Amino acid sequence: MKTATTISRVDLLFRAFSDRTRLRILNLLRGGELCVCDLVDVLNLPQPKVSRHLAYLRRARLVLARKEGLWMYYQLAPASGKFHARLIGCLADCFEEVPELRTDREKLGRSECGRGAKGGCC
Amino acid sequence: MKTATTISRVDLLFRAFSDRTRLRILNLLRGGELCVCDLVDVLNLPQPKVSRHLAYLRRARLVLARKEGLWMYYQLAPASGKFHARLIGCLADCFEEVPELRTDREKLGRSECGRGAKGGCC
DNA sequence: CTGCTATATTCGCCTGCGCGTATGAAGACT
DNA sequence: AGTCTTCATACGCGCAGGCGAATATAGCAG
Repeated sequence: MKTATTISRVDLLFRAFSDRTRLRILNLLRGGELCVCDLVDVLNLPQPKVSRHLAYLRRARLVLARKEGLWMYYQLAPASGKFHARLIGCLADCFEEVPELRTDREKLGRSECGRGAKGGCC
Repeated sequence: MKTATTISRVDLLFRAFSDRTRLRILNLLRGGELCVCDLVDVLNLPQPKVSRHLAYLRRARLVLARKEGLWMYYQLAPASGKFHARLIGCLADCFEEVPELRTDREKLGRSECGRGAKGGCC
């Protein structure tokens, strides 16, 4: 396909950010590593949907995945450049305009997920 | 349509940025007001394509249009919030990763467009 | 082995949107 | 009136990607 060369990393990153679900996932991962079931629980979305968006974020190299037993842990990937870093910084500003992001964080805080507690995440 | 309420301004802005042509247009407008024929000339793209993307940017309230005689002048809209401002700031960083943006600016500088010279813009 | 849990992927379906082409609308000039 | 220039929009096509539903895969526990 000819368009492969015209689609740059910048466009790819912007596209990755331009979806509500992915924005919510990235926002939650700012707090640290989480497994898929944590995300499903906090976002209250069907698991295949969350996994699909995680795959998208993985392809865009915005998140890193780590497998541990039965669980997959996801975390934000280290910024690959100034632009990538700036985009992650935008998440804090989205906060003000997308109330969902704040409530997600609160909901995550109330559950005991993502604290590295090895005794089962969900 | 039910999705109208779920598509927020944030998603809309990200989507507006996630296209190479629109990125180039926004980048050029950082230098000041330009008319459509300036953009067509510098970007070296078909006029309907440029107009279509300008319409998209107008709908996203990222640019403002002003009519003067036969010409339409476009400029960046003042930031509607912290997030919008930050996103515009991202353009400077994209610069490093999308070489086209730099060459566009150089090409614009060489032509005498956008200087407010009223004696015909193109 | 059989199941169970956690996660990923596939399958249709449908919408959004990018493209080239053609056309439309508005204003300036003669 | 007619014509030219500038810009916007409509049409048809094709592809990317979002969705729910179902299925596949992988690892643990009996």
